[in-house]
Amino acid sequence: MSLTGQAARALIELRARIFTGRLRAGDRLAEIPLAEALGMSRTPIRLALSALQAEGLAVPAPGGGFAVRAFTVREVDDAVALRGQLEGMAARLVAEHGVSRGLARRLHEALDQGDAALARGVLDEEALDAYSGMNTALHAAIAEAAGNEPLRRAIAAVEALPFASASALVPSPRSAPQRHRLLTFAHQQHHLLVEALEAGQGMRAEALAREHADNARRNLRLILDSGEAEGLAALIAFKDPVA
Amino acid sequence: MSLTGQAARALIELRARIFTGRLRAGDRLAEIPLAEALGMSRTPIRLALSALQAEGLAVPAPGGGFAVRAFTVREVDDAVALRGQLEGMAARLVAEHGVSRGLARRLHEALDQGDAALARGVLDEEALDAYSGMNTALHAAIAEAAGNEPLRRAIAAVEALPFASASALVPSPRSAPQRHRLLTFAHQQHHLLVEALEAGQGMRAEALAREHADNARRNLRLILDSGEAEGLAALIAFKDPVA
DNA sequence: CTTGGTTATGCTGCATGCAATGGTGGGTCC
DNA sequence: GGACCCACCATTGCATGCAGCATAACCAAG
Repeated sequence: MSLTGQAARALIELRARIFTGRLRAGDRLAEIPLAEALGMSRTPIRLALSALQAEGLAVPAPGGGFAVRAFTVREVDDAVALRGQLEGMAARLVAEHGVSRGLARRLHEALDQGDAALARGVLDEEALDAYSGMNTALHAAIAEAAGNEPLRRAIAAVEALPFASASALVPSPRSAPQRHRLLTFAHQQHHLLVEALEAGQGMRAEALAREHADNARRNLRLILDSGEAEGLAALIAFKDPVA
Repeated sequence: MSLTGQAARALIELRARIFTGRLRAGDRLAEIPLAEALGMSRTPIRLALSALQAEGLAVPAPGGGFAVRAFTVREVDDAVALRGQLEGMAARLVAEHGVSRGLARRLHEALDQGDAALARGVLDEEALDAYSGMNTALHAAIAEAAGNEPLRRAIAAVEALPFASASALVPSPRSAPQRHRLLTFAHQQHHLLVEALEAGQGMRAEALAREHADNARRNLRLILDSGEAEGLAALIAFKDPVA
């Protein structure tokens, strides 16, 4: 990314349309309609499409041009497992390097916010947003504190994939009580992870981070198996993959 | 990548010029000179530059355009550590899933080729090429056999970075005997890794893959400290990083 | 001699024109 | 009636023109 001007607008808009399902998996990304729809020329569209391919959201179509990539359930699952391995490395590095004073404050603020969001027993829209923001902040803090820039980039890349993000599965679970249970468990893992980080237990921190991601994988399977696929249908190829 | 026609040529040519040092770290990637040099218009150049940025070889320059990215020693070291973590995951998955008959043959072929290349005691140009090819094949076989496509992509991405590739450090060490020693040790690690894979020892395989990458990191430090930086000077910012 | 303003120049980023290629629909032949 | 072939059309990919802008050089004033 990091494009400027019109091309950046195009990229953001295209991402949004793919994530919201307005552009569905397999849809051809024709330049002229997109250019008209976004009120710009074909040139920035082409740049945005190329960037979209680099992000993995588009694939080259036969005969030129691009199409919205279809993700298989398997690929999403694999991407989350990969995220676990990457975040595990980040956690290990943080534990090995030691938790700075500033980082400790960020981590505990996040934990407190999570506790507060979950304290009421049910998650209204507001509490859910709070938890989601806390979750993003916590994971980002660890990824940054690892002090490994290629690692940070790799985590960002996998986070850009649909449903592979750390907070992607938050809003989905079917019933409010179940959702509360799942998030409560996940947040207990957050507590343990921070504990391991501060104790300098690198191996344990890495294992916990992986387990945390595996937990997300289980939740993903739960959602898919329960047929609650709403927005996912736009992106996931349940039959045969395009890419 | 995966661009077609002129843009693909441009991308390949630009990568080559960066890796060979013809384009040095920090050099501005001006469109017009590049278009003239490559005998094409500015349009495919721009696409190639954008792709180059996605690969991490170029960074946006202040005031528009791009420049060749300057890597710090730290970043290269971090990238190799990241590769170790990723290849560790791949090795663990292969061990957990079991080694197929075809994979076992590929692995042992590679091991035999490596043994043969190292058998003569000194590495002439030919033996070095043979070892390098074997090394690439072995690592690629494991990455593919892991059966995790996002992981494979992540490994490919880090391999695209200069000096982070598994076989990047092969040709560099100063003296032929030392080079032979380093490669012999690395290849012993290959043997142990394959042994762990076939025994289904996932944890051991992962640890060995990481150690193998850490070995590459030590070799890298060795080369840098011994001042034998030839081609590296073009890419590594020894003073202050641009990116 | 230094410093501030101004101008000129090169570059980027976007729009549009044009050729080539692939796909589609219709027409014709078997 | 079906299948094959041809022509037309849409779309991509590349080239080029143009405006905006940042940088840099130059001149003038203090």
